[in-house]
Amino acid sequence: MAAVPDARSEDISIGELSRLTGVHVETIRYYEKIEMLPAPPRSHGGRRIYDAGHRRTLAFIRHARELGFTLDEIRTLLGLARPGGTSCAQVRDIAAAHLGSVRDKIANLMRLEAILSRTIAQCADGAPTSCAVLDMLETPDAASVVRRVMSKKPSRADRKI
Amino acid sequence: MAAVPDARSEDISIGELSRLTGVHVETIRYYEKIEMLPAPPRSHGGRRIYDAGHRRTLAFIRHARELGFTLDEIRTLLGLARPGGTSCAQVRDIAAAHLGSVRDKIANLMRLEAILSRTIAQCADGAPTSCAVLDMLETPDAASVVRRVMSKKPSRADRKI
DNA sequence: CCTTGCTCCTGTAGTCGCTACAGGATGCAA
DNA sequence: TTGCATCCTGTAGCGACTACAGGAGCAAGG
Repeated sequence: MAAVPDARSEDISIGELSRLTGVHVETIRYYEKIEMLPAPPRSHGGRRIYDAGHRRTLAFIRHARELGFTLDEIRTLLGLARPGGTSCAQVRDIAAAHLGSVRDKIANLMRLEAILSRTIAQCADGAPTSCAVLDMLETPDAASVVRRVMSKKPSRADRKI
Repeated sequence: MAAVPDARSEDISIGELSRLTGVHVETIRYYEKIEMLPAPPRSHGGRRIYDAGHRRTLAFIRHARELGFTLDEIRTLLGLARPGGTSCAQVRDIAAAHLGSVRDKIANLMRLEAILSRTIAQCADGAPTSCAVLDMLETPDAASVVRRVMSKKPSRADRKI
């Protein structure tokens, strides 16, 4: 018996788990409170003792968070990831819905990017009487701003910013 | 007395102001509480009475929010927009910093988009033994996922999604 | 044995920008 | 007068954490 079954070589403290996964200690405790991560057994002194299973789950959560999935989506994904967790199709649906929202966000941000960069470029062109940024914010209707700004020919300064 | 000086034709209730600017009533009151919008005078019965100045300020705030500026940035912009509010350069700096963060977000989201769309496409290709999405989430290191996924040749399914 | 210093514990409150009530008062028309 | 829309204040909730306060556990050095 080189290894007694109960002597688990992979016992991890919360600090080690944090270092191993890159998830803050407070966040790990938060995940336990909202039941994202199962509550681990405790040591004699009341400290949490994690194992390789917890580590895998937390790494999964972290990767999904990095990809922008919500904690609710991840909860569902974790259920589907368990052996016997039904179909790949459901997982794909969640991922596809998320991909859709990522694409929406990109589209919105690119509209903002266009408005901001063109307006700032006008500033750089240096109309001395008024500030192009403030002018844009003061115009009565944002949709008209988009139209007006988008129809303007790009100036030299556009490429610099 | 067709028009007594004090009978201001532009007095607006909070509901009208909401309709005119597209900002929810609760949000207007919230802006007052956090001192984004000056507290207006009140009617005999305690109701808020706004004027064209409030309307302009609130429209400014709304446009800036639509462009993704934080309320703190907008507070600063409002200070700079007031007559004698120093220089256009400061306004441009705030806008440029914001533009930078918008571009960072776009870059991040486009990385996510690439990972998600390629992984989902692998799923659609139909490896029957395991789910490509779950596999990706379970791999130990997200950075390696990015590398692995990005170096994969796009399959036919990539173009469909 | 005692101190030092690190890690850990619980619990609460703060972040951002709202949103959603509860429980009441006001104001106007039929 | 009744009914209804609108308004008021105040508080709590959202998502996903983050930042304390105030204490306890634990190993090493003196």
